[in-house]
Amino acid sequence: MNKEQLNAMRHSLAHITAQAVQRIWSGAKFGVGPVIENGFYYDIDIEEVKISEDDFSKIEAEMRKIIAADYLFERSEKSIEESIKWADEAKQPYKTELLNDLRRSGTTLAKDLDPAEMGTIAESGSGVDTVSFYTDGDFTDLCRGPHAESTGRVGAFKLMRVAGAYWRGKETNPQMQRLYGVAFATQEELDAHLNMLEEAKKRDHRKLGEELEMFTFSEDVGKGLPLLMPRGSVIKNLLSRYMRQEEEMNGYKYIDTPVITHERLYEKSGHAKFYSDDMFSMVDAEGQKFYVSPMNCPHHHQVYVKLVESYNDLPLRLAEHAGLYRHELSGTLTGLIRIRGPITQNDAHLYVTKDQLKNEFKKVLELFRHVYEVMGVEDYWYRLSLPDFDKDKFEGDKNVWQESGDIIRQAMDELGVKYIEAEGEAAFYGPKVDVQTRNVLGKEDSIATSQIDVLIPERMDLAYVDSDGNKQRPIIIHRAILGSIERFMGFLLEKTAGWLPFWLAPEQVRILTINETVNDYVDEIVSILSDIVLMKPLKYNEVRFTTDNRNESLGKKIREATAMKIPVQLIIGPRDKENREISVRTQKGEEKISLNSLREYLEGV
RNA sequence: GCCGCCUUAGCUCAGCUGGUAGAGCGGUACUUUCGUAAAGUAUAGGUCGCCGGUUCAAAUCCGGCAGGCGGCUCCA
Repeated sequence: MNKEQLNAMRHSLAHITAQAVQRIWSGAKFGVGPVIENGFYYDIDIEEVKISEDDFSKIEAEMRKIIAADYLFERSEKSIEESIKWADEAKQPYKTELLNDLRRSGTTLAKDLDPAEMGTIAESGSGVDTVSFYTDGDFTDLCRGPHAESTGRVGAFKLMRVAGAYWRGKETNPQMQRLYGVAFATQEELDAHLNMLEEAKKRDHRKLGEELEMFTFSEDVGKGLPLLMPRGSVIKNLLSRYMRQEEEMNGYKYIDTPVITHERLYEKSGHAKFYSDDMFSMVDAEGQKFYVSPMNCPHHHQVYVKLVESYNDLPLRLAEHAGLYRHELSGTLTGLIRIRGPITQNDAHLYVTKDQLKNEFKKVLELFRHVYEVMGVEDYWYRLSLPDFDKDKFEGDKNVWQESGDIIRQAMDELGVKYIEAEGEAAFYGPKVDVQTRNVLGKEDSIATSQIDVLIPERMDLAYVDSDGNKQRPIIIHRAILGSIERFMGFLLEKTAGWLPFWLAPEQVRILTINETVNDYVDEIVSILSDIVLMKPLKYNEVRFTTDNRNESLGKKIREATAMKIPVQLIIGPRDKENREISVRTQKGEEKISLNSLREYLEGV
């Protein structure tokens, strides 16, 4: 079965879902029912009725009846006038709305419609004259098609969940009930998909984070405000130290700036205007208003002003690991992936001349590549976001936007990196490059970003004197490689299923004793481990280890150490002591090493 | 923020149509000194998320709040 056939099948199932719902609740009003990754949904509005997951068996049973009846999907056409009449008579106001948009503009895509016109009545228009309908048995729906031949040919499906969704994605519109289903050509493929979802649940970073004692939440502290426990704090610290090490080797200077900031600064930077809903704020006892910093770009610009006089001072690369706070909508918070704070951006701003831009941007991309290689991030690509010059509102000089977009493109081409372009996704101050990857569920996710800022230097009056003695504006490259360190931790946990690389494991080594007779030998091992300093990839890193000499069986000690995903377990019994050996247990298996080779062994893990 | 679902011991969960709380794991004590994923016995843990209502009686029914989960980008 090819992609088109699969989509037709999934779309047919969307119709069948609506048909079943209509048989059960005759007053149901329908929105749209498109194909999505792995399945379909249908937006439904039933007055007085809230569909719950308990209703799924009933709906699915009705769907099976429709499938068993094997109705043909029959296409027909109507003029737009007739169609609107049909929708009115059928009491399908959402369809009427769609038809009006089709008549006026020839599309129903929200992004292509003028928001002021969308959904309004159109007496005439330059859109379409006729539209198509599909009928299967007792159900007819406005639809572009195509469909499966008949309702009997729709493969294997399962209704998954029902969720609220605003009509056409707008918060001011009524909220509909969106019924989600997954569908595949065969039962085997469906089962494989459901199985994959089960497996993904096991590596959910929220679950792993609690199990591995890395972080937790407290309702008294507040939602979206994680508490890193000792093990989580170790990881955060290591990631932060590692990035600082790499960046300092690449000429970055670290600075530290305050968590709260007077509103003046954010007014100058434009954040107060564009970003105020996302900022926490407070008023002090003297009536002055402060924001809790959601980003430290403006602060860095303040430092720039103090450090830069002439082109000889450029490029200037300022970096910081500050704890930032952002007021994300409460419903969007998830684990460490989306938090309110502290968000430790692995942030840096590079102030460059126009001549330096391309080369500096290439160095940024090379640093990305190096860091991801060390972190074991493999499947990623870049997404170049430019404004849609025809439609988007963007501030500043169009030529500068275009020019800097071209320079980014050249830099990526010259390095041969993989990227796609996306119009209309740019930040308000310049074009940007996002690093995209897939999460365990196969969904696309942004892990980091690099933006060019063509607007702020003007607005914040950042300047330098060039070799001819003229005042010039610098260009700013704003970049984060790990994104936020908290978020990256979550990403790594899911990617590795909790088995972090050795250098990042909060507890790298655990000594498990068999009985008390080996205590003196264990002391010897402990003193050796205490002296070992590992050098890769983070320099001067002491070995993090503990000893489990409790009065428990070896089996239990192994079980617990493995549950905590301790990468290296050293098992010490009388025989090891006698031979001056160590039994090493890792995910790969068991082996014996001599006491003398312990340091060498750990350097190689 | 909005919609739906969920919240019982440290953890995982049971508790039917209201009669006032249970298991396994974990914890603790004692016994056991043990070679690659759970030793044995005993024992202590809970204002059933919080606040209010209905009732002779609420973990259970109703309302509000808080927290968690899924979604709100995919467009006839």
